[in-house]
Amino acid sequence: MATLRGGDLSRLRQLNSLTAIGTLRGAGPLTLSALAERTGLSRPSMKEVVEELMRLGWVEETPPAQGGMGRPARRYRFRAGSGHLVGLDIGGHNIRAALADLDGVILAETRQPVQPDTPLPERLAAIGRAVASCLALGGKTIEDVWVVAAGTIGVITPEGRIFYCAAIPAWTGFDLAGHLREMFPCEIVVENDSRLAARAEAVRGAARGASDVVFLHVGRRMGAAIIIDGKVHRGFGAAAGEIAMLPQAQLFDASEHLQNCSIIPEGTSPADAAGYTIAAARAGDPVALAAVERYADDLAVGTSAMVLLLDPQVVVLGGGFSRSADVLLPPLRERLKRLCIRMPDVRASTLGDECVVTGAIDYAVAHLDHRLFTPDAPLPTSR
Amino acid sequence: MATLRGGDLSRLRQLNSLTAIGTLRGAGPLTLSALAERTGLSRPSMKEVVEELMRLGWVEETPPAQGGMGRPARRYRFRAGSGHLVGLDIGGHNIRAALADLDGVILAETRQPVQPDTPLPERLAAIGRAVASCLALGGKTIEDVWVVAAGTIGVITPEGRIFYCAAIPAWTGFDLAGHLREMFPCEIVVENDSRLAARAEAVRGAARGASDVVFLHVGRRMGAAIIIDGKVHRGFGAAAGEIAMLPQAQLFDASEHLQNCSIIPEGTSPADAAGYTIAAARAGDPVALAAVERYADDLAVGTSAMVLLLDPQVVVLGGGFSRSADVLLPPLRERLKRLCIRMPDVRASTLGDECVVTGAIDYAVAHLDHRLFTPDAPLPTSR
DNA sequence: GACATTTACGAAGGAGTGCTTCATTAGTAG
DNA sequence: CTACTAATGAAGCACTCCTTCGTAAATGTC
Repeated sequence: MATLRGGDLSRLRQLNSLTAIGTLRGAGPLTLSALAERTGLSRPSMKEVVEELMRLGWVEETPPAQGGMGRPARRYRFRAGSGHLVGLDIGGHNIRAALADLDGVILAETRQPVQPDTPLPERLAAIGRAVASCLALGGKTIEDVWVVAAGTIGVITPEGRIFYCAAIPAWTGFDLAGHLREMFPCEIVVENDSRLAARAEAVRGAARGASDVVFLHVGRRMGAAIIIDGKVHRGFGAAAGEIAMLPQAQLFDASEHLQNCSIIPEGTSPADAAGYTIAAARAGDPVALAAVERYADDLAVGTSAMVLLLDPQVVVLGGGFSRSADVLLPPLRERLKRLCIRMPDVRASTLGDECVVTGAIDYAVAHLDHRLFTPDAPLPTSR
Repeated sequence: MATLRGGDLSRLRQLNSLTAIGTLRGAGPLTLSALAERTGLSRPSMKEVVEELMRLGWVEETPPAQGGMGRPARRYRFRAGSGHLVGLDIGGHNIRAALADLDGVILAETRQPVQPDTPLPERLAAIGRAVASCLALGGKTIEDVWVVAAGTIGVITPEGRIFYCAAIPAWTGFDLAGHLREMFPCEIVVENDSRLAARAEAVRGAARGASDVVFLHVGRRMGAAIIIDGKVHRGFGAAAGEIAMLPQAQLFDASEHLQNCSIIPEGTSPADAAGYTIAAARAGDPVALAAVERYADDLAVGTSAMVLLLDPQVVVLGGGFSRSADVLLPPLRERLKRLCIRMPDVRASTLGDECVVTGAIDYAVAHLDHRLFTPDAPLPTSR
């Protein structure tokens, strides 16, 4: 009831315009009649709405469908190409960039390797190179881009400053949004990477369609993100999801079981250690299997805390270790079944390494939608 | 975007009617001009809206305000008396009932003592007596009541069946909503008591105005409820808030520190034991103080798990022990400060024993609002 | 007590939006 | 070539909201 506002006639038209856009986005090219039927409006009204949207550049006509009875109907679709979005995943070891249209369809993707201790100026330069090469790959320029959405590790303030980051030393206190704004002449939004990954899973991954989701980032670094009522939860101070910081949740050090297993040969790089243990467990090695069991023990504590508190529909396991879901999921499920009142679906991520950058694109889409669907922001002219 | 729907002109009128109702409810009697200004509509339009609402019985006229300049303006207000709501708190030891008008203003309140092991038929009879006496006290009959909202202990399914309840033996598996429907000829809604208490705190208690709240029920029995984005979170299977079921959260047995303290005289009833320890701690007894410290240690673990995961604006301490907030809050705050990334406000409940029954009334109001503000349910004629 | 001032009320006219209806048009099927 | 089908385009109607202006009912001033 808080924000319920009265309205003008123009408000009604705006609502109907947005409904039309939303319907077209969701269902590809549609005829006027189909559009009218789906939105509940009459054909003549819908015609006027669509004409206005065409004038504004939000909708375009496509060739009519072949082979029906009667006069072929004109078809319209959302003009996804009227603007573009860039997603960024700024990680410790890689910077990924993706270019997408307004539908969130990814057109190009690039990667720039970096190191956690790469100095800040070099890191920013790498971000610039990643975006530039991505734009070149997609045949676009930065002027075509409406929103850049960046995801990175750490606690990020609502304004896009990095409040705290353990994984990238130079990152803590850095005004990422501010610097990105200087680099790119468009809207900038910044978000925690786990939350972006969760969003991607909810939009197009393992949790598609679920409205209450717990996303667990499992890897050398642990993280969590939650989706409540279809919305990614940020928290009052944008610090939600940091349950791994609590020792009793047994998440922070859980990966040690896999990374310091006694069967790992000396000289194995830390990045490969957990993979070695899991491969051995998959092959039936009893020591490795025991390590996996202990890992699952720890994981189940923090996870069931979240499940008991939130009662989500789905728990999605993402992050580096989710590639080993075949080994990790069964023992985790078994423990959760014991600990939880209502057992949620437990699924592995289906998006892999591009999870965060995909989520960044989805965040940019959502950001745009939010602006579109906010009463005060009328349809901006595009084209 | 999911439920955005196009609309008719009548939809616009409906929207404006609801806006008017909402504004009137929030702000007491208003003149037409004031109402028009607040809703953004023009005076003549608002006049027509108000006239329609008067015809339907949702709004009534009040005597004009005295002592202004110019012609005195008619004043209108929400007709809170056009219907009534009953709230129920069905606990182990007490059944409380409250009668309220549609604004949620409580008109009468009664209590019926029971025992946890009271047989089911007697318990239901006690519920009937509590409601009847409450209605009599308020001078109303059950025909005046639109909604009965009941809160009780346990995990409650969306349909109002009690899925599981440890505190009241006969309760598990009982179809509470179904039986209440047979008893009362009006709408019935059933909800978990902690969630109702949280709602009351958010609507009119310690967390008024906050949209992200963790409510911790502290007492001999522990419970939690969360409010996200202004809405009480139920969870996919209505089992949210049960974090106390996890041993590692250290909530389930935390009260033992207070109830089994060595200084408690033999023969003290279990209901008074914790109070004795706290009173001793308040007086400076070192053994009692140590018990309080250990209690705070345990409480802080589960609480910080919730705070780290959700990053709420406010944590409200409710339940029986919240009367002792002067002793409990300082050590709890101190520990949370160490454990949490962003320290939330930690406050004690301001509603006391009537917390749940008040929340039940607020739930009934919200239920009504929801139906009112749902496009498919047009304004029902009242009066 | 007459008058100005202030504020609210009520009616009239206009603009915008959506709906229904019907003749027209552009295809396919026989 | 004709019949049928489905979309199109234009006309007329209904509803909601807006602006404007004259009227009504109080208070304050001379």
